[in-house]
Amino acid sequence: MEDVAAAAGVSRSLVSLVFQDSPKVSEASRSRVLAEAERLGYRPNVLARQLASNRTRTFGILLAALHTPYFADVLAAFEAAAEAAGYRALLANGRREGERESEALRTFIDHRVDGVILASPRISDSVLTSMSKIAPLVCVERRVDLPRIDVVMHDERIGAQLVVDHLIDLGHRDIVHIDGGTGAGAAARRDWFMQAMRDAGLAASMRVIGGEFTEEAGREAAEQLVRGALPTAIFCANDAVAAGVAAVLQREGISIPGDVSLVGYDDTMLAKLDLLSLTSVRQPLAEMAKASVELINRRIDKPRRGADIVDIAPTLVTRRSTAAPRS
Amino acid sequence: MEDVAAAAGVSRSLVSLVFQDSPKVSEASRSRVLAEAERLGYRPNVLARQLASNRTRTFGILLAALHTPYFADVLAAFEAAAEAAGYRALLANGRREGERESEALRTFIDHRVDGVILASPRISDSVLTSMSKIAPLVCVERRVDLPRIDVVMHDERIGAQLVVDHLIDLGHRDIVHIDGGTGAGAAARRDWFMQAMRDAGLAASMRVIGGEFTEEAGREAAEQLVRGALPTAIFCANDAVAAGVAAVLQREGISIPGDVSLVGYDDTMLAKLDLLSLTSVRQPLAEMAKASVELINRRIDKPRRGADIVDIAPTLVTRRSTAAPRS
DNA sequence: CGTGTGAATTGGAGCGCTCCAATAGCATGC
DNA sequence: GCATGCTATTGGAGCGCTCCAATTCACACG
Repeated sequence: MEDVAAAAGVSRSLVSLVFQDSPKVSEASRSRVLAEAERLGYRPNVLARQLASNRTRTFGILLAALHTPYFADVLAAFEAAAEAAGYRALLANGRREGERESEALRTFIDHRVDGVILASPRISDSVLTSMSKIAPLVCVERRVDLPRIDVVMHDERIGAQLVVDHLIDLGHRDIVHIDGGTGAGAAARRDWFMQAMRDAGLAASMRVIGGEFTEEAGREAAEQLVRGALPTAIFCANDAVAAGVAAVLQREGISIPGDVSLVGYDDTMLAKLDLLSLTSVRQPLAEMAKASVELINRRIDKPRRGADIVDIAPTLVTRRSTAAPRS
Repeated sequence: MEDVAAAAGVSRSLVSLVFQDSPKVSEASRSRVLAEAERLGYRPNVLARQLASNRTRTFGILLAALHTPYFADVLAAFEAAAEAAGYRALLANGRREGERESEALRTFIDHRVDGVILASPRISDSVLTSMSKIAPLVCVERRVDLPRIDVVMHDERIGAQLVVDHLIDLGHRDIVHIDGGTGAGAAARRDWFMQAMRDAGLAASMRVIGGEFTEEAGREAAEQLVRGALPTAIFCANDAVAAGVAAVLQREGISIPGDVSLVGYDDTMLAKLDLLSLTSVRQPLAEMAKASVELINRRIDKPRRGADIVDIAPTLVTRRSTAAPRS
């Protein structure tokens, strides 16, 4: 920086201003500095800049897991949104353990990130509260109710309603839900499913099977269904569960959607597979990511504002796995 | 830091040493400092530390894409290896464009990362060369031949050989390969397939169909095969291609593996799906990641050493998609 | 009791930038 | 001609640490 300043015949401060895109630099100085910097191969040291300015323009993105299609989509969406807003992403993988997540959160804060995005975190409220005093935190897909922590959710009620409406429109009455057990959002998904069924006057024929957010769980539930009374439609807690169900049905010679309609959730890569072509509820991840970044920006400006909670409406993507019930 | 030093009755330097885990701090001072730090809630500022020490303990991980199952696995493996070696991961998504990748590489260097891991990069050799003078670079799954750039590959020859041997053992002779077109590693995969077939005396019956690393390409190739002479086994450039093939075969009522055996590549989540249960070549990503980190560490110690190229042997994971040919 | 030794500790310069208050330069208006 | 109000520039302190050389300390030795 010193060298560039000398070469351009200006002060170090001016060079700094040029690289900050400051409007109060004259056109002449700007181009001269830029030219010399280019010539000397100078690039500002981001670290020094961050230290001096106390701003890193970096987000921490904490994922509950990394290896599932859903979180891959989440990561892609949030990384893109951060970048669009001029931020870098520091990544951490919680590996489904609250303990690891807390540690990752600490590390983010040690790195002085400007904000942290927590995707379906399991961290305890007390850790969240104490961290929220240090850096803006946004929880995605977990409805925490804490003073200064903003929340971005997709609307589970709408999701369940879309599924039930779609299936009823097709003529289904006998619908089973395989739930996500203790997974994030599973309870709400199940409850809203039941509510929607009741509202449709189908309380009698609705069934729920306990599961988990895994293919394995889908297989187990399907085996149970195959041995008992097969419904005409199955609404799965997520796409992985649906994939498990599909595998068992295929093995049993039960056609989708000929014999049973199948619905997933999250609209991941799995649902898009031609092999499955799964009707699925799509979380608007891009919008959720954008909203999260905005919330962080807002909280950087005004750290003491009340917690916001943003609900974004999902949509239903219909594919070949749903059709009219067997006669 | 000042405060901790004062509270513990020592100098700032000593506090620094304690937080560097220096062995030359007496047990007494260490515990006193640690206790005071804890009490005051002090944690070292990573940024300042990085600036002063000129070491960030951070890797940049540049992925050619983010949304495919393969790269999700790659990311998970490399992030884990970096962490195991005490590094943080800075992530960038190349989105399949060389231009974006160069930019991301620049950004990594601006952040003074200790090394960069490039997964299947498309960056030009000239950019690679100039960057390699600034930070250690490791190319994964791209065989560059440049002075100071280490390379980690899985051995394509072994991969193709495993597949061909497996299929021949099962009794197949009429084997088609759907290739990955211009994708990373596609040419080698195809060539070694042809070589293995020739070595097995099957030069006459071997066929190759041009494709791409996508489900779509798999579908197109399968449609072509279905309309013409169906082989007894299909070796796909990767799992996504195999998924496309499987979809078409299923639609046509062609059984896997009853009528046609199917083999994928990369052993991604897709291959593990019960619905597909795809025999697939597994790249030993964990080992590749470990090797990459070691190479970077070695190059940090000795920047001017010659380029290493590490080949790691893949394995074949057999699942239900392969069996003896139809009679 | 002075001295040598190794371990523990310290002071201070420096990492490469930002940011503030101060200054310079220059047209404007009366 | 001089105060006024700009905009464009500058010097220097400071961000929170590390690292080196220098110093202190404790203890054993002849």
